[in-house]
Amino acid sequence: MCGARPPAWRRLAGGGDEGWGLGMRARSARVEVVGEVLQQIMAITDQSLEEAQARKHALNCHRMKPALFSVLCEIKEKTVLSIHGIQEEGPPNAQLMRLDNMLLAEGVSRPERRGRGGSAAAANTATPGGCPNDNSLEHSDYRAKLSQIRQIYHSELEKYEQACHEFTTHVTNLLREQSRMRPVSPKEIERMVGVIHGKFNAIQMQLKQSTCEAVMTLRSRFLDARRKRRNFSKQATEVLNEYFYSHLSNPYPSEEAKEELARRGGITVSQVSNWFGNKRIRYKKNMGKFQEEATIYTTKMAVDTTKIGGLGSQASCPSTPSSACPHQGSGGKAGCDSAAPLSPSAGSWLLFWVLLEGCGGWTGHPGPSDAQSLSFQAQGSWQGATPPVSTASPAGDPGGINSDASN
DNA sequence: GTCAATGATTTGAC
DNA sequence: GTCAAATCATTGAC
Repeated sequence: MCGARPPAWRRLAGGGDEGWGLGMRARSARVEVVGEVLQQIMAITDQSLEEAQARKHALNCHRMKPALFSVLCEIKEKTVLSIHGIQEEGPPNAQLMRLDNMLLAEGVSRPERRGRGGSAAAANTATPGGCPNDNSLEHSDYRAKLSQIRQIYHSELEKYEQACHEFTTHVTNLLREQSRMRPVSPKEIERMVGVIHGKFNAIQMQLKQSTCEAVMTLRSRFLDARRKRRNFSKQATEVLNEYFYSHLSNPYPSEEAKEELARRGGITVSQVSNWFGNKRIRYKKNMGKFQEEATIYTTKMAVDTTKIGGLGSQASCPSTPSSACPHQGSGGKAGCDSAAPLSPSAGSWLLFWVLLEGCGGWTGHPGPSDAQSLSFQAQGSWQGATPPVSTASPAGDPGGINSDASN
């Protein structure tokens, strides 16, 4: 009536162009044939390989095969259309990208390098204080554990990739083989490979997630260890204090000075910076408390001075340590006493003024006495002043660690 | 256990 | 980037 071709399954079952009205006898004979073919297909899995191959060959040569194939094609077409939408791949996984970036940043994704690798460099920036040997132990421990994590990660990753490759090859071959029996387009194979890769990627993501967690745990443990404070050695404290009190007018060591102090104290430059930051703020907050310490160090330095020749050796700049020194500019960079890190003259003059107790302070102004004479400098010079000398040594200060010539 | 000292970290200004 | 200031966290003396 409508003239449309009946569906393939109906044609196969006897409902061809000649109509659905054939005799029951002919129809039932064809149904039997179809049933037989289907039975043979279903029975393939129960057979031995040789037997199955033979059966398969027989099926391929079967006269009904083209018709059956066309039925399968039609069903497949409908099925694929209905499931096509849900198998579309989403956008690149943001979480996976984050994990990749993190693993790269932590040096896990990269192949391991000998010597001071990325993790070592990272660890190197945070050196616990006071005990270099312990530091290196902690660092090597950290590096060893990170290396372990890296090895496990790469080994597992390799396994997954290999398994993925093997499985993909297997499924591709299988689908190609099946394409002789059922409609399997290259695009379908491609999509199936994509699905397999997607599944393995999910597994890989789990692996990456676990690795990230392991690194984070290790890192936090390392950072916790770093936060454990150790007091500096006596030598380090002395070196720092000597510099501080001999440069009290301008306690901002240059980079070179910091490096030298770090070297002499057996600590890091960062620790020197921390120490000076703490010292400045604490000194300023409680100058009275530090007066005794200041006296001790200035006395010590004065003694050292006399040992190496006394005040006379410093006569090249007979000035007060601070602005009274004619050589000292406002930045305190050019002038006398530029060569010695812990200048004898600085110590001497500091002692001199401490002993004088408030004879006007280092700036020459009438000022407070005692501890306040020291604090004056802090209030007058440190605050609001240019953080003076930490960046570059002046041309007049080529040799020493001290770029602060104000002392 | 308490507490002062002190090294390290964080925050915000420059 | 450095710095001051506040704060955290640990050490060590008591």
